[in-house]
Amino acid sequence: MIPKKTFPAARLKNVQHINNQTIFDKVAHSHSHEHDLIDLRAKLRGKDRRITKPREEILELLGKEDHPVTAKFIHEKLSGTCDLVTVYRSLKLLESMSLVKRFNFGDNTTRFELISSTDHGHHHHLICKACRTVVEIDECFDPSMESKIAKKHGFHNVTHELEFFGICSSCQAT
Amino acid sequence: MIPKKTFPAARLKNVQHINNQTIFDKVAHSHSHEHDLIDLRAKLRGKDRRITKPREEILELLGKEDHPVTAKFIHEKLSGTCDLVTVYRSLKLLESMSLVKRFNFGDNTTRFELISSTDHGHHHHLICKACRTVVEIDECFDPSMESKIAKKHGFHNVTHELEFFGICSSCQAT
DNA sequence: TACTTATTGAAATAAACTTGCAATTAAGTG
DNA sequence: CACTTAATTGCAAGTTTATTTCAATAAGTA
Repeated sequence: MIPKKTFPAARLKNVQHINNQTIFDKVAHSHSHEHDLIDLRAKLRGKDRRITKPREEILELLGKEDHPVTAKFIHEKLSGTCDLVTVYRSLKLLESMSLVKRFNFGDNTTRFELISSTDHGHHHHLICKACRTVVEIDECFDPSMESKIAKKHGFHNVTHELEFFGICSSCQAT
Repeated sequence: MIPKKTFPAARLKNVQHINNQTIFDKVAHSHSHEHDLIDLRAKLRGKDRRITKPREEILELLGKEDHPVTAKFIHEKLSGTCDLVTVYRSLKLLESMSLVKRFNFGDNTTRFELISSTDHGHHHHLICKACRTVVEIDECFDPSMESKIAKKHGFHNVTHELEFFGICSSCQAT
């Protein structure tokens, strides 16, 4: 597999004496599609919003995917069912309803993933810089770090985006 | 200030019992521009590459900036000195030489920052989701987490990208 | 069923970034 | 310094990703 993009050779220094970070229990990626649709219906109800075929189909498709996918990918998978514009619009809506989460893996395209009920959408990814293979990561760091940072700089509702990049085993050979 | 983008309401749950992460010493952002230029010359030497005005100017400009900036921003600041295309090309080169690092704050535009000699380019950002103000963050988590993840999934050269998002104090009022 | 209005599709637009190629210019050599 | 060579730039055109406009369609409701 051939690299599409050149990435910065990031280095990790000046990082010292940190201990005991937690490792999550591995969370299986088994989504209840029906549950997501019920969720969709519930969230749309009474908001002057409608349950449409594209929205249901996109949600269903996302439920079957293991990793974040692009709008283009969704459109192709749905082949002809609806327009790409509708995919973009639907994803934006689903995101605003906290049913879908947006990711950026540094290749100038946004990827979307279903927010699973098990981890509430909070997990990270390990991406191969060469072949773009994605692995789900369930480890995270101390959440108190977030609140410390929030407090220190006077920010509210602080969240974080964390992604890991590297070279996967099969790409190491080449 | 008015929000440009809607962000997902990320939530943090299932994150438990993690202790003692380190907080770095605050690193001052004082860049030695001359040092960067020397670095540029050294890295270009004997590589069939040339030291040009645009490359020097971009590097100098980045040395004066406190936060990652877009190619467009650089082009405007350099007003007429060189073409926007050259800015893109130069940034790509500087990135490949590990003089500049690429960031993505979730608004579909790439930002570039000088890799300072003090922290080797490794630090993170806290971005206001409303006004896009950026604060440099010197905290990081246990680097052993990275090696654990690498080992676990058979990846090499694992690095990470970590950014924090929230609402800054002035935007909380609105 | 008919009505109201959210939603969709299609085309146009916008923004970020890349590519091709001729003109320019940095850097080595005589 | 002048000459030569090839890296680099500028400009125009082309891609890709995402958004906007507006008429046509269809979801939810009376």
